[in-house]
Amino acid sequence: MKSHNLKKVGLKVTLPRLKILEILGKPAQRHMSAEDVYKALLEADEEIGLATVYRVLTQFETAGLVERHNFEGGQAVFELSEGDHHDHLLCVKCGRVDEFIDETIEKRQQDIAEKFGYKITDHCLYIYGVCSECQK
Amino acid sequence: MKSHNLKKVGLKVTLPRLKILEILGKPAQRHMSAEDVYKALLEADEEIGLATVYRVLTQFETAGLVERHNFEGGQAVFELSEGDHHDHLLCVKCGRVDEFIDETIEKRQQDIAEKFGYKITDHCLYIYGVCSECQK
DNA sequence: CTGCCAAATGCGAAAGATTATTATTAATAT
DNA sequence: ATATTAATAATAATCTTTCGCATTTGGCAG
Ligand SMILES: [Mn+2]
Ligand SMILES: [Mn+2]
Ligand SMILES: [Zn+2]
Ligand SMILES: [Zn+2]
Repeated sequence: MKSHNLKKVGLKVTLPRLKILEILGKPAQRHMSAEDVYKALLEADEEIGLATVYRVLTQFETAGLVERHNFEGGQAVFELSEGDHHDHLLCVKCGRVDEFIDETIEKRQQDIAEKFGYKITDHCLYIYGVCSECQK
Repeated sequence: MKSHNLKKVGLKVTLPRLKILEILGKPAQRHMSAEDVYKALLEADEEIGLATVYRVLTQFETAGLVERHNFEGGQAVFELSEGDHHDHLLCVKCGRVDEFIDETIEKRQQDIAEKFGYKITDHCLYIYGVCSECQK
């Protein structure tokens, strides 16, 4: 994710935005709350306000650079968009997140929306459960 | 939904709880936020505090009497459980909510969870879109 | 039926998450 | 380099949800 992506969507290339993109780009924790991002910035000795993090994340969402998820737990969670849509498996014990895509499900959703006369704008499928590690 | 349901789950039969069940039981608006329920109670001239509404809804959820949904929009939304699991179609324009169940999708979810080694506890599929009315 | 006691409620305060305000600063175009 | 305009920082405000505690109430023993 480089600065020209920001320009492309009409956002100025600023240090906070670049740093936030950098944080989100690390595969360590693909799914982060605004608070998570803020803390990661502090770790990296970047003095960026929490309000800026929220503002930037919302702008990124609007621009299609990140996706916002309303997982259980109060806080919204963000991840870098990489073109490919996918859904989520979430461990209720340890917070682990796995990603998957299933064409059969995608197709069925289209059929259902059509049957009800909806024009789909978006969808999300969250499967909550206990991951293999946490079952031991 | 009658009082013996409350007794069955070990909750005292109180006026606030009965009134809240009554509100949720009306098919008018099956999916309501705590605030919605609170306002409906005011309409019905019931002096029940908002904190009580939140408390009771959470207890009902724990007891399995209601389900909590994290739709888009900040507030959690509740609906009376009626045994049958179902998923949701949501109109992003007017807030309309439709319900559906699709066995193919349910089955695929099981398969996916199995493949990833998860033991499913719950899941939710929200399809957002524009309903037929709002497309006109 | 009466009174006891744990449980439930009401109210206000507090906490947690997110957004708004505004003066200051920084990025882009000229 | 300067002007223009958007972005940031800091703080306050808002919105949703939960907590603490004094008071009330439902369920039950006597
Ligand atoms: Mn993801
Ligand atoms: Mn429903
Ligand atoms: Zn786990
Ligand atoms: Zn609609």
